[in-house]
Amino acid sequence: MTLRRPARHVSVKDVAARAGVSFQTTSKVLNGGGSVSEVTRARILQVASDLGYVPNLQARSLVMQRTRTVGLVTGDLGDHNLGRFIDGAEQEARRQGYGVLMTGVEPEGSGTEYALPALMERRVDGILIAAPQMEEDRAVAHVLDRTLPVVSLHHVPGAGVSMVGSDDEMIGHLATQHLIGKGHRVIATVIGKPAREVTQKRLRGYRHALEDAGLTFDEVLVEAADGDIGAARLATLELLQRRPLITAIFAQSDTMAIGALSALREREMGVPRDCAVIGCDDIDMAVYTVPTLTTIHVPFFEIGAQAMRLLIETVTTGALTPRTVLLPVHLVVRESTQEPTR
Amino acid sequence: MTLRRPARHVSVKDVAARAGVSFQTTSKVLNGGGSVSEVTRARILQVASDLGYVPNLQARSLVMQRTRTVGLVTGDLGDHNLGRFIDGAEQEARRQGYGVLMTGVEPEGSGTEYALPALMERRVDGILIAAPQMEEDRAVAHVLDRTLPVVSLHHVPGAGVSMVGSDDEMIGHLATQHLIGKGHRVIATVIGKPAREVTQKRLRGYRHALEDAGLTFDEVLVEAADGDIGAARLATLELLQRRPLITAIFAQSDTMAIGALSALREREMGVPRDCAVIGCDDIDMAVYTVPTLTTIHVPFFEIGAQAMRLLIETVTTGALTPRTVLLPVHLVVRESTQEPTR
DNA sequence: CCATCTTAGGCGAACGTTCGCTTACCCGCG
DNA sequence: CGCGGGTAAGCGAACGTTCGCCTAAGATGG
Repeated sequence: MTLRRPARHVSVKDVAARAGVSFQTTSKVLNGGGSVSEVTRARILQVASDLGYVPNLQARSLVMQRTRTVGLVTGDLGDHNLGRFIDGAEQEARRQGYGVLMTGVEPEGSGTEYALPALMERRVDGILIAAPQMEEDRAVAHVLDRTLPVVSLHHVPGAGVSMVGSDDEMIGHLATQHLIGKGHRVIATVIGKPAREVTQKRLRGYRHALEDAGLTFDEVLVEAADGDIGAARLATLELLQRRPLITAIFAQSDTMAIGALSALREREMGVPRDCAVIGCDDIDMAVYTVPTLTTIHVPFFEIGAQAMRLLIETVTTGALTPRTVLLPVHLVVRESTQEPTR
Repeated sequence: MTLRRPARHVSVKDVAARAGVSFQTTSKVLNGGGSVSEVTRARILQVASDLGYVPNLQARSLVMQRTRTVGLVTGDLGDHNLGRFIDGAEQEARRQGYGVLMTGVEPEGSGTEYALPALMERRVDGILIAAPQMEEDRAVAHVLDRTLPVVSLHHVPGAGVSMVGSDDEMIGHLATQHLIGKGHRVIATVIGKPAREVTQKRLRGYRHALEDAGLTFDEVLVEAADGDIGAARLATLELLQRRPLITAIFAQSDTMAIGALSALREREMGVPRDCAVIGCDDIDMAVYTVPTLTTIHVPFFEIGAQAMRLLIETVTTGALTPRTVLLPVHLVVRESTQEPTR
């Protein structure tokens, strides 16, 4: 097996030499500027392709002061919603010819100190944040403020950061309203990390829906679960023990809803017969749980695309005041809140 | 709200001017080379931090001919396994001070023509591939061959690409062997896309395990399902109809196993009482299915980290012949192949 | 007291681009 | 025949680094 040679990349100078012109002329041809005769243009293009010329975007960025690359700060990719968001964002970036430089931050929030500098050293034009844990990090806002366009999927403390997401209060409201509409009166809710904005907003939606229907909000019916299946299972068991007469549960994510289903099964309670369950986010799996899961659909893919669109727009227009964009959500009714259909 | 100014980045020259030295001296201080007196070194560092100097890695890369950035070609992030792989890879890259430039390719394989050039233009030092669909793309191998170090999670046609993964034949073997050990004799299998290496290897493992136990391989017991839950459900229904006396199913992924569970439930067959099910990959969800899912654990996170380690090593040593690294897998027994424990 | 060595720091070039100007040429017109 | 105008192409600088080499000193030694 032959040893791999470093094989320097062919540059515009190499092409120029071969074509018998100055490298500046080559540059002109390769990116459309200036006036070049048809014949030399053709020759240069021919040589470029023969030699397999690939422009060096780094050098270009150096002079242009724009990298056409955005940074992406991401949390755990195991999170299905983040995955969809990122897919949408990356696809949109690609469509617009932007590169995406990703850097993760650990669930515990470590890596944050590293993430931003790493991106800034590489001179990204803007930053997209898809990491819930950054919400707690006040330093972030400080580093970012007024220095680079930033768009986030989550609320970020301190101003200057645009946000693209969904109307979380509406989500809580829709879900709860649906349960109320089905005749439920004792509706518990399994929430995520209490410190997070999403959690509080979805909870507020829940509360308002109850109050709108003349029901009273009861703290005892609220239990936190850190977002994962296992914790949600425990939270549900706890709720069931505290208030055996619960007839419906609103879980603040489908993942947690699955945990709730798991707990109910353990208690040998039928869903939806003994207790209805509604989640939100609408993950793929929701169609395959037993029973299938009623949920609020959140368009994460579109949110990602939209966020990237906003970020790039901000970058190119050199824009101004941060914006908040909320995409619409809707209820998807499946078995977990319906009487069995057989 | 104030308008954001372009606010040029501070360069080593700015720092130098402020500190009253030449920019080259500043450069020396900032990255350890040469000899500089303690006092000026301190002064320069002070000024650099005052001014908020952030080195420009692009410029550095230009002269060093290395970007310390690797490209990551990824398929759908909805795939939980890919997510874990990428997490592992990114984390390792970060640990070694490498940036990760990601670009997706669509499930149908479009985007492939774009992905590689986009990475090459940005002069990545190497490429990590985590996109099963690239397997079918012969062009890839051609573009990549001998031009850049490449490591892939999947088999890539044409030589020159290292691979880090797991022993798929072993996976099929372990799974099937486990079912045989439980006394099953009519074992069906739901496989993924037949064209893929993984599929064929896992299938081979299944076949050999049967033959080792003196059972005959029967094509009628094999059904393909494109990898998603819905397709796996249909495939399972088809199998059950063809051979009602099936007592166990080996699904080539946990996702497909969930589809199989769904189908069995429809047919009102108890798992594992009427039919056992085993999957592979060991996704998080496997602990929360009904019943919980026996599976073969595949360490995707470690595979990702290992792949990145190999890639970076290849980059730095300017290395040679492609390698294949397989990480060990193991059986995780849960309810879906055990008699109920109550 | 001069030759040599060491140390601190500067200089110039290079990396691969883009961009604004200048130059050389050809053409037609008065 | 000379001049203006257009077109084709080249030139020089700049972007922010690193790196090898050079030059002043001051210190050391014989």
